[in-house]
Amino acid sequence: MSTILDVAKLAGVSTATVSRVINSPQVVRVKTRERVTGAMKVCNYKYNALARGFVTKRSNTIGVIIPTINNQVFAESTRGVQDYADLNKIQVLLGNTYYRYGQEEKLVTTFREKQVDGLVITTTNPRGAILKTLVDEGVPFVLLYSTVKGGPMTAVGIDNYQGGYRATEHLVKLCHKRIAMVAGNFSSSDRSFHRWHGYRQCLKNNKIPYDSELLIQTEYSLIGGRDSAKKLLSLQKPPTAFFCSNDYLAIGAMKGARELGFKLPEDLSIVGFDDIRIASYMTPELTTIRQPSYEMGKLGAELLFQRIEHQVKPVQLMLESSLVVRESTIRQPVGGIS
Amino acid sequence: MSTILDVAKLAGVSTATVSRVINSPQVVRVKTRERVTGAMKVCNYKYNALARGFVTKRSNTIGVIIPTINNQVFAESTRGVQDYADLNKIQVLLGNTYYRYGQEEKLVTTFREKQVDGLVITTTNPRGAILKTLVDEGVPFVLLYSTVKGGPMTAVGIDNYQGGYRATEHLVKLCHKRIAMVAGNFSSSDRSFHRWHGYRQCLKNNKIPYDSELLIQTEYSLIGGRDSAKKLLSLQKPPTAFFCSNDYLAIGAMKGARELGFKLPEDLSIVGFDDIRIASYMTPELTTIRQPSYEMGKLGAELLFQRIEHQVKPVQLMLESSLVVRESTIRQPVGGIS
DNA sequence: TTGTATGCGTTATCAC
DNA sequence: GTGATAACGCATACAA
Repeated sequence: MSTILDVAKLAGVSTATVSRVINSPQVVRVKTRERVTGAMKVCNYKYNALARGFVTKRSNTIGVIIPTINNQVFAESTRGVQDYADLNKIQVLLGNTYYRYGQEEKLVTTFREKQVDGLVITTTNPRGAILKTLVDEGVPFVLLYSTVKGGPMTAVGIDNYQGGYRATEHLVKLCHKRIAMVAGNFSSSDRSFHRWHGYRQCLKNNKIPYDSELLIQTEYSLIGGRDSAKKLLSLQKPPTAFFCSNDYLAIGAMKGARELGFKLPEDLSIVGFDDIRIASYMTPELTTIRQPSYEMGKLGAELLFQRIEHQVKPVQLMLESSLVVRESTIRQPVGGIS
Repeated sequence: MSTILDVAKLAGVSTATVSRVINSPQVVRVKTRERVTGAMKVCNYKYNALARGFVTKRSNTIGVIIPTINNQVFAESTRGVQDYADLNKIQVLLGNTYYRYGQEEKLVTTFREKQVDGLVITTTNPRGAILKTLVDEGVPFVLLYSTVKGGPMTAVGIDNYQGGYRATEHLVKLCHKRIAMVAGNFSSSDRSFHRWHGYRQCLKNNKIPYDSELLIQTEYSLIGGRDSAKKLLSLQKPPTAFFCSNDYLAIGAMKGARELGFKLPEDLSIVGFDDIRIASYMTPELTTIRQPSYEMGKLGAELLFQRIEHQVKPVQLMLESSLVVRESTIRQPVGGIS
């Protein structure tokens, strides 16, 4: 592998000049520039970005940490980050935490050792020590799908409480009285917890008694949704509606319900969360709370880059989420099962 | 940011010793080791992996190039690579080509400049100049979802021809005569092309005349599937079955068919390709060709690491794919529409 | 077991 | 416009 030194010798110039034709070609005379580029071709010279980063203290790399690439939602936000990064000639190091805090910590450490210029994190615990350390040590980072308001961290998210509230309200307006919630484990992320708060408050505001039997916490997966649905529907007084804290749970619940002989949406209304692309391709098409994942990633990257370039102060941005009414929710017939 | 020099001074040892406690602690006396680790804490020393990579010529980073993270299949194989890499303390740089060859080239260049130890590529064109250059210049890489047999590249894939054949054969056995294929654009990747070959050969072997009207090439997306289905079903003599070259296309096609008033699976049988997780959660559950994406990624990473460590010779591995019969395909009633 | 010295490929600072 | 050279943080060959 040849270096700028080889090129310099061949072109009969100094390494400084070679470096210049790479980084600011305008400042070098056309004649020399051509000699240098010619020499680069002859040497089959390959630029070493690592060496550059080493001296400039800029790796032009950012780290992206998500629970799992396996969830379309995180794939989308990651794509948003990637696209924005690509535009700015920045590369992305990606890691999955699988909702394990220890793994999150490990990734942060490794990425920092790799001298990333910044981090985009979808955290499992916004109040943990990891982020605090990052703040203290001045490492640029932004949170995605964040629940934090105020404070020293830059973050973008949606109002999960509101999302949960709206989902539930939709069901209430449809005359459902027994509304269950299939939630991702509160310990996995507090997004689920906030959605549950919205759910609960909505019930309260509508004078529907809260029944703790109707809350299930489960792993965020299709299977989790399916199994939870079966449990819920096997209750003495089964619910007539589900609010699932993500679409996978909802889609799993659909299957679970069907396996128990429930007709959808006649016997059970379901609302999901996220509006993953496939939601509108289910039968019945899934009613859900849409959150703009791709945009969130893109915006997060933008905020991070601002934070890296200039020392802007932390902001917390709330993106709009919205209820998308489709076919999986219908009016509860008066005198129905419940 | 403190360096090993700071630590060395504080601990009253040389930088070499500090380096030793980091890389091979056993060789340094317990007493000194403790002094050093103590000093590291005091300094809040952070290891600089970039500097290390710079001298060892090993970045402990690999580049993964996929068409799009947005496709569950590529997300899965990427996850396989990541998991295996993580076990080996290697980080992953990820990039999307969006099926554009130019972007693939750009990513390869950038990743090489970043001094990746190797590349895992799901290519758009196995016969292009990019891979040839990589071979010529001795850059370790492995192909995923590969269609190449023999030659100088290490690759893992499935038999796409066989997959296409089996999918079609299943439909033929179900007495379908007019079988359409909804294919991803042949120009996007030759996987789709190979599947079409299987499809075509199967028709031939079963003495079903090939009708070019029944082939649609489209973008690999839900929308692409939906629109193609509508076109196909609006034909004078519409097909009674679809073979879709991936599951998104199949799921899209389901929706398209329904929008035209077709009942599934009674009026139309559909078989997909990939067996993405959600396939068995569709109604009707999707019959499809399963390919082991996660395993492919994991195996690919393993092969790559072997290639990096020892100079093993190139191999092309074929993983088993299989037909998963579910509900979306049924026997074509004798005297049906076609 | 520990220290000294050198080098990795590039950029940046000063000269010229 | 261009060149000489120090510096970046670490690993390693060699010496002690």
